Amino acid sequence: MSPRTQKQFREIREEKRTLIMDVALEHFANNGFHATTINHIAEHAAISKGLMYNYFNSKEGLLAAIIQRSVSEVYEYFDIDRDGYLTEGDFEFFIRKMAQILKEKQSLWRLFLQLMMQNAVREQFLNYFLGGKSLIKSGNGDVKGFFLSDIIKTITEYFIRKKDSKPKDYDPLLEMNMFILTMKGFAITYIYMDQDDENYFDKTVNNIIELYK
Amino acid sequence: MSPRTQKQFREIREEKRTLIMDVALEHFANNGFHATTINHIAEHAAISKGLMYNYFNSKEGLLAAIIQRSVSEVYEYFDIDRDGYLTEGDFEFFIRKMAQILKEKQSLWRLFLQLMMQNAVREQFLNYFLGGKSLIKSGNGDVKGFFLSDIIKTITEYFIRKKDSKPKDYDPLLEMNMFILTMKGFAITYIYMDQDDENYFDKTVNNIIELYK
Amino acid sequence: MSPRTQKQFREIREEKRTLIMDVALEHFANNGFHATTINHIAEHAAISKGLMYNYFNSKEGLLAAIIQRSVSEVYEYFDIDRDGYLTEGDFEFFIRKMAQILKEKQSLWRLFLQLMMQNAVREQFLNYFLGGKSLIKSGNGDVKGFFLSDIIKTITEYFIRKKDSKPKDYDPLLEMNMFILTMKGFAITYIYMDQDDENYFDKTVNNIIELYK
Amino acid sequence: MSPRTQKQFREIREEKRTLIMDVALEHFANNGFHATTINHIAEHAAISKGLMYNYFNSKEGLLAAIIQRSVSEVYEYFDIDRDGYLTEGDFEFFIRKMAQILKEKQSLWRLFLQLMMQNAVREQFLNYFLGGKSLIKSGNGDVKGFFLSDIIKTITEYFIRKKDSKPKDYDPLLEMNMFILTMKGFAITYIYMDQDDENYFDKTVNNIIELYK
DNA sequence: GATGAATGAGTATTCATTCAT
DNA sequence: CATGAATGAATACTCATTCAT
Repeated sequence: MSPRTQKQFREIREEKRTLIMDVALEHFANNGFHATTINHIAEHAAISKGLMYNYFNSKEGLLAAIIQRSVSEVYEYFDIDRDGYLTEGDFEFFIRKMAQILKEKQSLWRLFLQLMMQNAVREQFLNYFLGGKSLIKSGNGDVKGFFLSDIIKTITEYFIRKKDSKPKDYDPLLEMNMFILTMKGFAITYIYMDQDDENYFDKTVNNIIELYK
Repeated sequence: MSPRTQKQFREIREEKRTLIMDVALEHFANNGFHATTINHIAEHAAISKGLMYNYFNSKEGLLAAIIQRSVSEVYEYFDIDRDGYLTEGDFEFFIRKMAQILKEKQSLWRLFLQLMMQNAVREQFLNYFLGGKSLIKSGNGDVKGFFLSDIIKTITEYFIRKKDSKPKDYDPLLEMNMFILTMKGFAITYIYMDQDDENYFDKTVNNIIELYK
Repeated sequence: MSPRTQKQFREIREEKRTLIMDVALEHFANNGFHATTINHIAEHAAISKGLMYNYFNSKEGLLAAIIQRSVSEVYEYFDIDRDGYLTEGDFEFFIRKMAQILKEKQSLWRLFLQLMMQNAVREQFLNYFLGGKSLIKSGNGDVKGFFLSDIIKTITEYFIRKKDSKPKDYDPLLEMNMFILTMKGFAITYIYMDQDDENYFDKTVNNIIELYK
Repeated sequence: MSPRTQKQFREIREEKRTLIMDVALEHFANNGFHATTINHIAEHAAISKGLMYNYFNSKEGLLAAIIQRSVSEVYEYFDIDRDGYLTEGDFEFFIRKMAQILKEKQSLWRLFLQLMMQNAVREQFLNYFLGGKSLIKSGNGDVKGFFLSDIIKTITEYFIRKKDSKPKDYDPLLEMNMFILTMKGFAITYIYMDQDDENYFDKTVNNIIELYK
C-alpha cells in the first residue's frame, strides 16, 4: 500500500468538510442555529469535536461556509451570467428552476428563511446583496455572487415590457410585487411540506406561470 | 402612610406583566427566542431579572403567556364566532382584517413565523390547531381558540361554491391553494417591511381581493 | 370599642411570633433549614413576607430564636437547677422525662439533630455548651442555659458511685458511654417514628432504666 | 505526539470521576448537600465547574452516583450473599464489620444520616429497601443491593432462636429493638468522633457483643 | 403594623472553544 | 490528523432581604 498522495488527502479532507456541512445544515434548518450544538453536529458526523475546528474556525464560520457554498450552488444552478434580458421562455424557466431548487434543497431554504428573520442578519444580508457587494469573503478569494438588485431590475423590465399587450390600467410594478409575493408564498409553503403532500406542487407551478408569464 | 390596597397591587401587577410581555415580544420577534436573554428583556423593561420570575415561571412560561394573549387577541379581532358560511363580503372583510392585523401586530407575526420554523414547535402547534384542541391551557380555564381546520373548511366551501360561475376547468382546491399561498406571501412580505415601504400595501390588498373574491 | 391596650398589642405580637416559630420549626425539621424558604413559612403562617422581618432579623435569626426558646423549654422541663447529686430515682425520672420530651417535641429534636450534623454548627454548639458559655445572646439578656459539661459530670459521678455494688471489672466510664450511646439510639429511633409504631416505646424505656439504673 | 489511546482516556475519566465523588462526599457529609456548592466542590477538586458536568448530569446526579457506589461498596464489604442463618459467630462478625466500616467510611455515613433526615428522601429510601426493590438503576443494569427487610428478618430469627436459653420473660422482639437502637447509637456516636477520641471504641464494641450475642 | 412588589447576589447548568497527547 | 478532557464566560433561575405605600 503506497502512502496516500497529496491529492488523495485533499479529497478526503474535502469529503469530510462536505459531510460536516451537510449534517450541520440539516440540524440548523430543522432545529435552529442556536439550538444546535457543536456536540450534536460532531456526533452525527461521526467525528470528534476537536476535528470540527480543524475544518472551521467557529460555529459561525461553519454557518458562513454553508451559506457561501449555497450561494455558489444557486449561482451555478441558474447559470446567472446572462445578459439581463428575460424572454417569456426565460421567465418560465426561471420559475420552474426555482420550484425545483426549493424541492431539492428544502433544508437550505429553511435555514435561509430562519436567518432572514433575525434583524441583524437580514440587514447585513440586504446591504450586501442589494448594495451590490458580494456576501461572503472566503479565504480563497471572493465567492461568485449574484445581486438581488440586478435580478429585480431584470424582472422589473420584463413586466414593464408586457405593458403594451395589457389593458391600460395594468401596473407593472404592482404586478411584479404580486409575482414576488406569490413566489415567497410558494416557497414558504413548499419548504415545509412533506414529500407526501406534493399533489398540488406541479399544478401550482403551472398556475403561477400561467398567471404571471 | 397607609398600605396599598388589593386593587392597587392588582393594577401594578397587570401593568408590569403587560410591560414585560410587550418588551419580550419585541425582542423575541426581532432577535429570536433563543438569542434573547432574560437580562436583555429585564434591562429594556427597566426591571430586575428577579422580578421577571415574580410574574412568569420561566422564559418558556413568558413565551407561552405571550402566545396565549395573542391567540385571544386574534380571536377577538376576527369575531370568529360565525356560522361558517362565507359570503363574498365576508371574504373581503377577512382579507382586509388580515392585512390590518399584520400591519398592527408585526412583531407578533414575526414571532409566530419564527416558532413555526422549529420542527418541534410546528408539529405540536399543528396537532393542537388542526386536531381541534385548544392550544394553551390557562389556569382559569381554556383560552378561547379557533381551529385552523374549521377555517380551512369554511374557505374551501367558499371556493367550491364559486365553481358554478367559473369555466369548467376551474379547480377549487387549486384556487384555494393559490389563495392561501398568496396570503402567506403577503404576510411574510409585509411583516418585515418598514413603515416607509408601504406604497403598495393597499394596492396589493385590493389586488388579492380582486383575484380571489 | 376602646383602642387596644399596650398589653393587648404585646400579647398579639407574642402570639404571632410564636405562630411563626412553630410553623418554621415544623418545616425546618421536616425539610431542612436550607430547603425551607421564607415564602413557605410566611404562607403557612398566613402572614406576609415583610412581616416576618418585623419579628425576626433574618432567617438565621428566626432559627436562633427557635433554638433559644427550645433551650429554655428544655431547661424548664427538667427543672435543672439541682444540686448535681443524682439518686436512682432522679436517674429514672431523668430517663422518663427524656423519653417524654422526645415524644412531645419530635420536630424540635429532628431540627436539633439536623443542625448537629453540620460541622460548623456542631463545633460552635459544643464550644458553647461544653465550654460553659450560654448558647445564644438574645437582645433581652442571656437565656437561661444548662451546660452539657455539668450534666455529664453529674451522670459520671452517678456511675462511679455504683461501682461499689458491682463486680470488680465494672468500668464506670464505659458504662456511662454505653448509657449515653443507648440514649442517642433511643432518641434517633423515636424522633422518626410514626405515632402508630409506638408499641415498643414504653417497653424500651423500661428496659433502658432496668439496664442502667 | 501520538493521540491518547482509548485506555488512557478511560483511565483519566475513571480517576477524575472518583476524585470528584470523593471530594463531593466529604463536603456533602460535613456541610450538607444543599449548603455545598458546585463551585466549592470544583475548587477543592481543582477542576473547573464545567468539567463536573462532563462527568455528572447534575448535582443530584453526582449525589446519586455517590450513593450508588456506596451501596455497592457496603454490599461487597459484608459479602451479603449468605444463607440467612446467623450463628453467634456470624453475629459477632457482623457487629465488628459494622464498627469497622463506620470508622473507615465516616463521611459516607454522615451523608447517609443526613439524607435520611429529610422526609422525602427517607420515605423513598424506605420504600425501595423495605419494599425489596433495588435503590438505584444504573445504565448498565441494576446495582447489586441488599434489602433491609431480609437483614431484619435474619436478625429477628437469631434473637428468637436464643429464647430457649433465656429466662421465660425474655422478649426477643424487645431484645432486637434494643440491639438495633444500640447499634444506631453506636453509629451516631462514632461517625462524629475525632480520631483522637477513640479510647472507648473497641471497649464499646466488645460490650455490645457481650450484651446481645 | 402589614403588604407584596422589587432587588441583586448567588447557584446550577450549558456550550463554544482550546489544548495536551 | 484526531481525540475528548478541560475551560470559563454566559445564562436561566432562586431566594433572602428591602422598601414604598
